[in-house]
Amino acid sequence: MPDNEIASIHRRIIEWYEREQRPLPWRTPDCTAWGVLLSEVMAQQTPVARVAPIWAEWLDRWPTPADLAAAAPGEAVRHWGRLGYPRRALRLHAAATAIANDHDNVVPSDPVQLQALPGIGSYTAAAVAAFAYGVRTVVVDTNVRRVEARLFTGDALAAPSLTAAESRLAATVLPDDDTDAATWNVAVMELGAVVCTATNPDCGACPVLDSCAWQRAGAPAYDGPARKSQKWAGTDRQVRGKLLQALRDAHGPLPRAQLDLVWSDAAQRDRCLAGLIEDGLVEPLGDERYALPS
DNA sequence: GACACGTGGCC
DNA sequence: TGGCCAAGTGT
Repeated sequence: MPDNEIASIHRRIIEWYEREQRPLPWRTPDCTAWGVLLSEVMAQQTPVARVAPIWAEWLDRWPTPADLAAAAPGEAVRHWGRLGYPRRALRLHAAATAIANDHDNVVPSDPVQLQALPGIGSYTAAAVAAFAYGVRTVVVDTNVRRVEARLFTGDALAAPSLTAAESRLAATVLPDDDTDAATWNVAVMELGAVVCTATNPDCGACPVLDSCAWQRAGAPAYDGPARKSQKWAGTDRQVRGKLLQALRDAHGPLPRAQLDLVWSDAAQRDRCLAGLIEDGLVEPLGDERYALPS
């Protein structure tokens, strides 16, 4: 693709973003890097609409990493509520502790330092550096992968997991200018989130429709490897969720007999409780009672 | 690279 | 109705 067309795509997507972006609370100028970090971890595999209220509550309760670090990890798990994947709450607590102890309570701006923190992988490290500090870095999430697969490659959807080719492509199309790169990163994600969606994309609202390789190819259906669907009913994940929900809802330790009520299959229940303890999400008190970690 | 890991909304 | 999907990470 010629340089001038790339430049045109940059301009149209950035202008679209300036015009159409959703007013998410962590995008306001006064949002701290800690607020950005919280929002990114909470939004991992979780729709932003469900994140917003929990994010506000957390930031109000724990305005800086040191505030969260001073709380019991179980409090983080409790206030995680029903966001899902509660290990994220535990890792956020551990990350806050590391930031408070090793980084003078300041969220790092270096993606390498960020990625060394618990629960922060390659995507989140790049996102925090880019969104909180304006660092020119390649941010690649599921939205970016889908938008770029369609726009530049002509595929209906990205591969099931991030490929080296996708990372290279994302790096290649990142604007050179720091300010443009910063806006581009958030703008492509936003385009994927609200227009170039996985199912039923709103192509009529797309600012780069006439540059879209997928559109030019006649919008063919996805023909890559099948994505395997996640089972839920009856799985350990459901049981773990029920056990943890019981402990969140009880505002103190729970006797074993109480936990036994949440699932009838004793063997599966025991295995899941042991797993939660192993993961540090539940603490056995040694007297047949269990609690969120202190 | 495959797999485990929560939860709820949507069509 | 139920499969699909949502700002992924760690093992």
